[in-house]
Amino acid sequence: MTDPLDTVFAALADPTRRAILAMLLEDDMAVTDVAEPFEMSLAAISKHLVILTRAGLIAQEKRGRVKWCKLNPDAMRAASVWMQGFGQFEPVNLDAFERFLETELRDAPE
Amino acid sequence: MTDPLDTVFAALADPTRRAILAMLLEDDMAVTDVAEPFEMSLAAISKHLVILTRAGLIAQEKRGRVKWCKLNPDAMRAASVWMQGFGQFEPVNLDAFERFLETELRDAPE
DNA sequence: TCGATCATCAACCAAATGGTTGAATATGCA
DNA sequence: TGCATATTCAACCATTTGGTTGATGATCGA
Repeated sequence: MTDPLDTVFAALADPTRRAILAMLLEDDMAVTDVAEPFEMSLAAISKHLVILTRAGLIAQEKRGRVKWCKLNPDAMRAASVWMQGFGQFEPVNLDAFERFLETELRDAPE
Repeated sequence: MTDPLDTVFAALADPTRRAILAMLLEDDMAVTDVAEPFEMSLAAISKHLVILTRAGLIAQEKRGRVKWCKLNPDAMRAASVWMQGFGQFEPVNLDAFERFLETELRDAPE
């Protein structure tokens, strides 16, 4: 019922959550390790991870005691495309353009 | 002190505000006209416009009684660039994409 | 089996958000 | 001048958000 863009943009609106995403860009991480650099409780980080998961921006997989967090940048695509409607922000990157076409044609073949 | 990305993403997280931006893509509009299609008070829309203004996504200019709202898509640039760090789906040109598809479909119709 | 570790849950709190209504402020027009 | 229109302001309200703490449930390792 609520637009997925709502949850994605809302998830991205918090600096802690954006920092978490940036960390996960480097590598998959356990919840405790995600929390380590922040000056807030583990429970607070756990909540942030729930929000990121619901937005589809990360995936969490439990292996043993440890829950691993993995980035899922594809969830940004819809938001990114929506923004594209308002203008072209970057100099056209032909490599990226070709990758765009590849994924576009793969994901939504008619 | 607070990251501009916070305010931009937060502004974009609300469907009413995204709809307003989409409307302004067509043309500049007066506040009353912006409010017209929505089922909420003018005051509520006025607040949304303040939020969009503070985020830098629109500019408002008063001429006589009427305050005109004008899209400022450049404010999306930072957010757009931030997202680009997570994948190459960003720096593409949708117009170019459409032209590409056009010629592609014209030259090789299946 | 026991203690330590990983992570979430539950209850709570302050502040922010998104809406309302009614009054106030400017401006345009007859 | 006086009324109508355009917009905001002010006060209020319910809900959401982002944080806390303490308890709880799994799971690992000795």
